[in-house]
Amino acid sequence: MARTQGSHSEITGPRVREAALQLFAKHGYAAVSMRRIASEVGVQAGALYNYTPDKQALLFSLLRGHMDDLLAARAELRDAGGALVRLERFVRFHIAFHLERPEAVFISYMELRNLEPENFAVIEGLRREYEGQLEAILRQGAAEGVFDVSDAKIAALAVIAMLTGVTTWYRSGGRLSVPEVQQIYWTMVRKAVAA
Amino acid sequence: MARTQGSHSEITGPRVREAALQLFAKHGYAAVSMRRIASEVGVQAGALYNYTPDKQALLFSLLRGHMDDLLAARAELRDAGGALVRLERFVRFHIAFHLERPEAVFISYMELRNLEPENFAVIEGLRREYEGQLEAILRQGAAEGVFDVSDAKIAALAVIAMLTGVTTWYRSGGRLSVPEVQQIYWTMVRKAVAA
DNA sequence: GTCTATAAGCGGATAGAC
DNA sequence: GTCTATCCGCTTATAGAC
Repeated sequence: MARTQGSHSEITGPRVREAALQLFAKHGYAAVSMRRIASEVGVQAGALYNYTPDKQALLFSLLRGHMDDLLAARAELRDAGGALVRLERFVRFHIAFHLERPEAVFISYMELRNLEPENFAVIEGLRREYEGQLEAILRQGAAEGVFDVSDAKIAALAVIAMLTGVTTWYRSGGRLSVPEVQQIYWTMVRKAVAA
Repeated sequence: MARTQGSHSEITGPRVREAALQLFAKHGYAAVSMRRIASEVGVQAGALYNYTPDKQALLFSLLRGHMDDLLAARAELRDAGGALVRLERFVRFHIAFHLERPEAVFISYMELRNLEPENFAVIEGLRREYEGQLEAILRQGAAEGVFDVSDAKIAALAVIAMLTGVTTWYRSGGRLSVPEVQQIYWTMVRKAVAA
């Protein structure tokens, strides 16, 4: 059967999300218009509203998806053993995961303030859940006597800030490979929390 | 002599900058209108243009001022001696300086993408200058044999990311004082780069 | 130095045709 | 599912009165 006139693609939804991700990362949520996203996708602005009720829901969906992906990927990781190996796994995972999706990482941090309060609370909760996992590893290590951290919560935030910072300078095809970056950061983290 | 009707204040200029700083930090440059800044100051939007040629110049001026303050404050610091004491001074300075002006720190990082290319290049240059100072300290320490960093540039970026991260969680009047925070971070940094 | 008024255009979102 | 057309409020910036 013939399609209705404008039905050009079954995958417009994902393309809308991808275009929004790239544009929000590059210019910021508030600076990107729905018309611009539509233009990137190759449709008119009105068509976007088949895929999102409004602009805010589009932003929230991107951030929510990113945090869900992060926690799901982390949950798939083997996470048994002593604190030292658990920490090493966490560090290498965090770097690899974040370097694979720099745009999502960027907006998940930069656009938090553009979320409406209820949406913000959801993302914040997921973020704290992730931070809590690292904090638990550090506490285990302190109990085992292999780590020496005066404040596990602060140490967890400090380590995450350091690791996430790679996304600000890393360029694929640059001087360092991902495994090299992982090694450099793992060495620094290991020493920083060592007993 | 009587003033002309609307001349209510000699300090409107600084108040415009302060209002813009607070609002840009809270909502983002693109999300804040000139009308909103004017409303915060208590004038009409048109009056703002006595103090800035346009909105972009206002943003650039705030970022430029912050980076100039940072480099000037750092230049006033005694900076002689061995790499270990120089690094300790850098770490304590960085934390204290950044915790004193969280809004300026925030926008200096978040609003870079909203700078026009020439303005961006200026701020980026100042930022690199600051990073270069830490890198030089790390190189000195490596030469002295007191530090072991495989890549001084990466290590400098990692340390700065970790230190600047304090602004995302620190709240004045909270559980930890600034000196306590400085001590915790200095301990981690010292160990992370130690030979 | 500040005001009011206005220009000229872009913003998110919707209605209804196809 | 997409289009065109449109509502209407808000945007930056300027002009000219006081």
